[in-house]
Amino acid sequence: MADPHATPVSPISQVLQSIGLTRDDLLRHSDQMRQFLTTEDANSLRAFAAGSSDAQNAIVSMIRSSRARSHSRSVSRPSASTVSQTPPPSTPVKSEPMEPAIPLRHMDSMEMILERKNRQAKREKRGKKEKERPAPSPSPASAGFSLDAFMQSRDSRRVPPADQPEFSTSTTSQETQKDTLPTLPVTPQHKNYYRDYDTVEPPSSRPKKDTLAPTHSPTPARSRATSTSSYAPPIVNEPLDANPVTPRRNHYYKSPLPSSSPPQSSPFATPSARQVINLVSSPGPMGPLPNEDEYDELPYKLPAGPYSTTRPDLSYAALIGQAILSSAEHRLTLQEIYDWITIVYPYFKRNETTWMNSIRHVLSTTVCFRKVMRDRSLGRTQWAIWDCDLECFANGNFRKEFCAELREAAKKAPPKKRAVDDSASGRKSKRQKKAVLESSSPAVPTAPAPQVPFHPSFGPMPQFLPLFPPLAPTYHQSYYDRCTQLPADVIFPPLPSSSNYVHVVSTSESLGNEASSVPLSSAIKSSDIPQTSPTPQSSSIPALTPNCSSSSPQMPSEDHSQTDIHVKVNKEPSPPLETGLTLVDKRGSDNVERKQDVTANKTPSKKSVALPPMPESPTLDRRPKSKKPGKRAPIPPPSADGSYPRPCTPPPRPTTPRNRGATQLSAVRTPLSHKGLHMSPSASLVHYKSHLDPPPPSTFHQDDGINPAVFDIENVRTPSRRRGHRENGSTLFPPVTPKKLVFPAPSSTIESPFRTPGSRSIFDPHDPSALLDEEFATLGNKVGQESPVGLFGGRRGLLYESPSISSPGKWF
DNA sequence: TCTTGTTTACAATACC
DNA sequence: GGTATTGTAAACAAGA
Repeated sequence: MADPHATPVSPISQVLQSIGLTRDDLLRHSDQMRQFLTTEDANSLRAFAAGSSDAQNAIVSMIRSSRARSHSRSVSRPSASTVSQTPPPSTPVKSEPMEPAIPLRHMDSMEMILERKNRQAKREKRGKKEKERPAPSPSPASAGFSLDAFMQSRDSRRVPPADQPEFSTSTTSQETQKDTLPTLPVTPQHKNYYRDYDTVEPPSSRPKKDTLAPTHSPTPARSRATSTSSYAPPIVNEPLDANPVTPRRNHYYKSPLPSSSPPQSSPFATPSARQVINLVSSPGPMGPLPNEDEYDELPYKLPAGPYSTTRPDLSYAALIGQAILSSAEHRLTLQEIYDWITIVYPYFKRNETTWMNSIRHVLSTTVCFRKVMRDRSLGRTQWAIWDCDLECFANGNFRKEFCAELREAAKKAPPKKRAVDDSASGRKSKRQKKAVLESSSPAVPTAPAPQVPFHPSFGPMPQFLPLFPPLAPTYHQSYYDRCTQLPADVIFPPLPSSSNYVHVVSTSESLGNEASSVPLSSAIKSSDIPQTSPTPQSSSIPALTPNCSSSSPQMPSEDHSQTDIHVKVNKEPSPPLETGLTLVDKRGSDNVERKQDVTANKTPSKKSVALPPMPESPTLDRRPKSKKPGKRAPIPPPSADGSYPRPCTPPPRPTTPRNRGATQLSAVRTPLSHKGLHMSPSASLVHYKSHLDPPPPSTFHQDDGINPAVFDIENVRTPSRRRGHRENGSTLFPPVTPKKLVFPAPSSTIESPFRTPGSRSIFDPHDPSALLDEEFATLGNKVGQESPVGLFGGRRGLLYESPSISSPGKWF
């Protein structure tokens, strides 16, 4: 123990020695740096840096050494705190600064180092603050805001140039200008492009602003890049522009919003707290970007490379897609999306309302972005991209043509004009074109260079979609997740011949009337249908319906949509599951599979199914009405935590094409509009109201009394979540762990690979078979217990027709 | 009051 | 010119 050098101990001293510096020197440098930070005078820093290359080297080496040893953040932390805050000279502060170690990225300049230091310090402080402060857990947002807002308000007024200068200096480029501007004259108008103003931003209140300044919020990464056009190469950190301006420092309030995603402790999450340093001046909720280390913590991954401050050529949808796909689970909260965008594309600043509004607008209107409701306690709703829609976001771009729904629709419906082609050659916005031209470089395609790294999907997209190995892995995948991640096929394996039918029959009893009505149809009802099948009408629904009910079909539908994509992949994963099952068929034709599985049913495969009859139903448009009703039917809340897997299966949503592009309708979320629509309007409306507005699930429960989960199933694709939360209202129900159901589950042990053999008792919400069974059962009840086949074959009509007739509620 | 989400409307642009 | 896409602005509602 006794290391003689305990004090100096660390390699630092060694380094210093090697360098020829003394600790005093180091301290001095540190002080200088601090001053710099405090002052944020880039110039000084540079001067400093220039002057003391030695110091830098030393620091760097230190860092490296430290890193090499271990990440030991903790170790340095203590010191770090000091640093940030004008550290007491007493402690050799230094050490800490570096410790963060430079990430893989090159920290070329001292600035980078400093930033890191600050970050660390912030973190520490953050932690402290959190502890000290109420730190409202879950819904940080509000908290964050308040604080931020407060600070900002202050800052904004004060904000003096000080901040700006700081940043500005760092930024150098455009950003600086912008940033500075804000304070200027600008009126706070949010409107048009005042991004600059952001800093000031007042009105809106967004917190932002904070002062990161002190710390120079330089977001690490972002700062670097300025490259306008594309996102520069991944890592390059160029100090250059680096100047890093932290692109948004001002904006950094950013994450005041942490609120959104509760689960993660994303740095952002507690942003406000974070910057302890300047609390006084500015709490700076935002906090600098997390270090690489921190990145892990974030719900999303940030692309490496410098971030261009220029406006990306990508559409908002593409940006959103990148953001969402950068998350392991492919879902982020609005806040997180904002954060991601502001970080990766500094061009977008937190304070601005324009782009944020656009983001929201796109989320709401774009089908591919599915809303996932979560328990409030967990946080706000998340926006997800389903596997089936990954193609849409290939290469970081957004091509609606590839939306599962659209594709399906396209299949059924005559290809519209541009539909498919477009994607590739299709129209591009000017920006895109420019981008393309300009940068053959990665701009567009790779544009989101960042993405590339994280998005597995991007690369090979299609195939992998279902798997998502890349991202997900990091996160904990709960059982549920895994299941969900599995290809739709797997998840919803073709009905095991054995189980379903039998089940159906048997279950019918339990189901009872209502159940029948409710469950299936209901399940399908608003939420499901719409959600599940994007193009419900078009393909998905029909397909589904054929089987029995929309619900069941949905599953398939999902497949459908994804079929193309997933198919290949699925096979791999699925095998185990399906052993018995014949997933294969599905792929080939989901429909078919079902048929087979269903065995008896020859129900037309979905495709054939197209059964449009029903879905087509007219109501597509109704959306408008829905307005309130249900806004979008959010997808059932996954386990908010993430347990919720991305629904691979694209629920067939009725893409009711509003007027505009189909793309806009978001299937999932806006159930009302989209969903219900297809079915008979009246019915749908009713149904929605009943379901959406009120707790829909309730009906279900009662119906069978069986599993809530089952009900969810109805919803289609993702089996479970809904039940949980809704029923309980709050409970997210952890889909993950299979519940033991009370009810009898007769026989289908074999059915789902997931479930423990032989025991149906264990309820596996994810178990497709179970779901299907439920549905069938329900159908059976309705139908009269006809064999599934009967349902399909004969029933088809019934199904479709019945909805309205038999029970409006059901369908919608 | 703020955030989030939805919806509508309009304008600009691109494609056919 | 019509249609589609995208972006923007705004109104509104719901929830915290």
